[in-house]
Amino acid sequence: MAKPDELFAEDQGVFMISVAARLAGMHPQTLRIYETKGLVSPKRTRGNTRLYSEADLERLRLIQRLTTELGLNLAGVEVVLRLEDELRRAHERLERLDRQRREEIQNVHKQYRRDLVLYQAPRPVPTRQH
Amino acid sequence: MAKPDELFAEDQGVFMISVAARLAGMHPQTLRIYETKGLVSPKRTRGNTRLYSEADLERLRLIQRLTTELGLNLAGVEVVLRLEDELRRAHERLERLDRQRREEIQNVHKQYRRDLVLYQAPRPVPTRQH
DNA sequence: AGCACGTTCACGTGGCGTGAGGGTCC
DNA sequence: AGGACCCTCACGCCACGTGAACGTGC
Repeated sequence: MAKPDELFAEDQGVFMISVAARLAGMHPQTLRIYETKGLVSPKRTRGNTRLYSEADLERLRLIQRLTTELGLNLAGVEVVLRLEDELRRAHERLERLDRQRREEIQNVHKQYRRDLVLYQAPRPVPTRQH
Repeated sequence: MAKPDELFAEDQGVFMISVAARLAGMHPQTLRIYETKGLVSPKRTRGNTRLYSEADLERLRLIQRLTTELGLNLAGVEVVLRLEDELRRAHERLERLDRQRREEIQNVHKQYRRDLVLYQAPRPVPTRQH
């Protein structure tokens, strides 16, 4: 079966280069090249062995799609990764701004409703318990 | 100086391939390749001569930057152009949403102020001039 | 008639993946 | 002691830019 250290590594959700390469469908040497170009940055053990996390693997699979399916070179991959990150953050900002918009409108409504009650019903205002 | 048809073309803001190539710092043949790959789509004269608009030139200069400065291949250029377009539209949506947000809050304020005036001052409401 | 246009083909270079060789760590 | 890791070097392939050849339109 699999070797003890491989099993151990996979149990941790962390993979050494041979396993990561197999899971990403790549040559181990290719992964080393990607690291020198700054496309992935796996951790290292004390013995200097690369350890690929799940996030690293996800990134590898994305790169795999860009290079083999779409035919990008590494320079293109770098730019695309950056742009996709920007785009993701832009969408997050959209989400946040929309939520903020709704909340602010609600708050304005609440504020005025409180004021309206004061004018409409000039009886003793219920003070909050002290 | 320049040949009559070149001058004519430039006056129109439209350039034949040799002029466009010079302005973009590229080989004319390169521009033809880009067209077959769908990266630029210049108009044609009845005689089938390519005519590059200012927008085409701007696009060419962007491609020039991506390929020579950043080292992308054409597949990468295609993806990057698409992503930059998406990003631009996302920013436009952000602008629009933010403006809408301010407007809506203003409208709520206006609405309540009108109501408050009715409660506060039960004299004839000053109607706006008709 | 000539010049710049059109298309197609061929060559050269460079990027990238793959493998081999040799050293090191469990 | 063996196996997988580390790194560096070398080969091969393919994409792309550039030029040449040849035909066509103004």
